[in-house]
Amino acid sequence: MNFKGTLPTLILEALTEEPSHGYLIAQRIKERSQGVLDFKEGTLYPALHKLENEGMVESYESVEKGRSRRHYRITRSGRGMLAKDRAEWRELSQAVTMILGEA
Amino acid sequence: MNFKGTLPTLILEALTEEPSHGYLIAQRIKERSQGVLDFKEGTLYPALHKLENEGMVESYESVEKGRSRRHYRITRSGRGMLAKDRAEWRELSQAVTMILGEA
DNA sequence: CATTGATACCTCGTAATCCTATGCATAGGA
DNA sequence: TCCTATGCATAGGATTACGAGGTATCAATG
Repeated sequence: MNFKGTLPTLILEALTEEPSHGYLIAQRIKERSQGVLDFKEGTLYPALHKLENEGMVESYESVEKGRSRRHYRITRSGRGMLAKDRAEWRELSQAVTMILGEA
Repeated sequence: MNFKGTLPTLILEALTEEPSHGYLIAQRIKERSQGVLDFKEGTLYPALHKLENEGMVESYESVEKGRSRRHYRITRSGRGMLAKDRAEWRELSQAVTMILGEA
């Protein structure tokens, strides 16, 4: 096991409430972590495409203010994956924190 | 920033009390995380060599029971790096946990 | 005595993840 | 008019980790 990237998990989490598009997802992650986490576009979009290929999110295009945006929605499988990832994160982070000391 | 591998940090942590050799370092990490973290040799040795190149650990050879072992000792720089890494881990893990929910 | 398992070290090829840089395009403000 | 923010996307490279393989010693088992 060991560490796995948290980006897919964070993306899925950002989509639980409502669908969103790539740019906004990245902003939400940054905001909600108070600027600590800041994934770049070159990282975000490939991750998003991969999640779509795997069936964890699905996308649809919409046009807002003359611009077309690709919105992503989490699927049932995606919610399942999120639950697993959450549990895994908890286990791994606790393990590392246990060793490094929490004080 | 975002996530960075925790292995170098865990190695340095394993060496704070006393010098050790590769195999034992891996075992300690596994034990102290109750089996959750389990880095393989193909991961551990390159990481150890890299830390030595960077001056974070230094090594010396010793012969025990007819077998030669390479022992690693953390350096002053290594302790500095450990302190920084610890702080970084705390910041990043708190950020992710904040988003994913700790419940 | 031979084989197996644990100890101990190491390298190579591959996969995954992320970054930087770059490209394209539109909208709004300086 | 130009710059910034928005919005999507790809290419190239670095880093990290894993699996598989190789070498060797020692103790226990058969």
